Amino acid sequence: MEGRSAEISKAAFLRFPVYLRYLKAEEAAGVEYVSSSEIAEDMHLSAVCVRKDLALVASEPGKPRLGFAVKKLILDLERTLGYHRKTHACVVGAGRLGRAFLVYEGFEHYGIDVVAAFDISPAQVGALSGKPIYPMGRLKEIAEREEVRLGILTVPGDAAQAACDAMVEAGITAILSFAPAYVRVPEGVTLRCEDLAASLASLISEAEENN
Amino acid sequence: MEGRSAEISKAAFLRFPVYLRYLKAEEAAGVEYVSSSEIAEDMHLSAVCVRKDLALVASEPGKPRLGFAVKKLILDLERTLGYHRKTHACVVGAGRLGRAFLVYEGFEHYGIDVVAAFDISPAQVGALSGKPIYPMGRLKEIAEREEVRLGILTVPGDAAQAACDAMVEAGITAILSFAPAYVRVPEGVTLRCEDLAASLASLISEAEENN
DNA sequence: TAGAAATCGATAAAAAAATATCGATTCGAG
DNA sequence: CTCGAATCGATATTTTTTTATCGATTTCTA
Repeated sequence: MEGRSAEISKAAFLRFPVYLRYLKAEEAAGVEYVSSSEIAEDMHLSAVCVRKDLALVASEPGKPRLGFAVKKLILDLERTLGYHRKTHACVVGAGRLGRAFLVYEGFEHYGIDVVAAFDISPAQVGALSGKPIYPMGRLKEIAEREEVRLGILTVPGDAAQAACDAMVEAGITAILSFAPAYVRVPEGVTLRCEDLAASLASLISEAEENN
Repeated sequence: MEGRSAEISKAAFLRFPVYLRYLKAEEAAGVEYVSSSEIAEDMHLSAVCVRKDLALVASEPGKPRLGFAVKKLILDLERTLGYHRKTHACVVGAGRLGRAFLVYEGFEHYGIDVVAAFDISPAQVGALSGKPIYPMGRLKEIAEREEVRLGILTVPGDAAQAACDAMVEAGITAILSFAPAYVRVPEGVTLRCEDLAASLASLISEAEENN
């Protein structure tokens, strides 16, 4: 809670990355100013909602008749979202999904540096695109040395809790889990579970309502 | 909107998969009954919220002093979430992430069958664990033949819009995009964007507040 | 067998979020 | 240079979602 304005709603915070992506597309298209009503129409939101959201992040007010300066707004959003801050991350579980995360280059713009992966199977140990894959036994040692605070959990469901415990033990305080299992973490550790299959299934439900 | 009770809040719907996962863990542990207060404590929710959520899906009321029957509740949740319905899906973009989706076996329990992947590069064409990878040119033909209605978009950002257009053209009506780009879809097509990097970044922000 | 403890479910209140309304401002056309 | 059109931002209202309260019910224990 060291934030700036300290009153950004949770729902709005979730919309910020979407605005950011939209604005970058506009910037790439050479647009200099964009109005809240344009954004609202493109993103299927209400214009009032957009204005309210942007008021939370914009460092300077929008100009009547013109709207907001795209470049400036992008910087403001990135600042609000904390993309300037550098964080070291690691992947636990070097299966297909884990390896995809390990070599994905898109994290840099978000201040995230995936420094290594870990796997329980010796067969996976080695490196990929210059990123090392270590045995699980070295997790604590390397996570502490590299000051890794973020962990991406991509192990099978039955290995999830044990892997999670090892991450906590290694000093990791934020975990994004893709493991299809319910895991527990102690107080002080932030856990978010992404259930890709459930996400797909809910998307289908949503699509069925839209027809 | 052919739903049963027609008044399930959006926020509650998002919690359902989490309940389901929790309940399956309890079931695996041999628990027969679970109370809303137990669930609430484990999941860091309020007991009232849990009761209200469960009232939306449970086919029979909870028993005082005992709680809800775990097995029954699991079935109710799966029914509400539509996991019985079978849907064919395809992956567009057979990079590392796309191939991970193609061979992932966890979709079956959710009624999703990933039948094929497509890629613009001939080098990727072939098969993986018995799942075929076709050139993009065959998307429409195969999607129509296999009645594919769900598409998983895992191409680089600059290829996203074109790939998305091809999917729409092929009759796909629900798209889950992992491409780091803003894409537009016509009316009638449901699009959900998962920004993994942004998700990670927001997790970091959340973790920083928790300390 | 009877009482106590703990849960459920319904109604009510509070909080949060989205939406509507409206005057003030300012750019651009005539 | 002036007028008009369109946007912003602030206040107010509605809607949605979460939390609180309380009597009724039922299992477990003594």
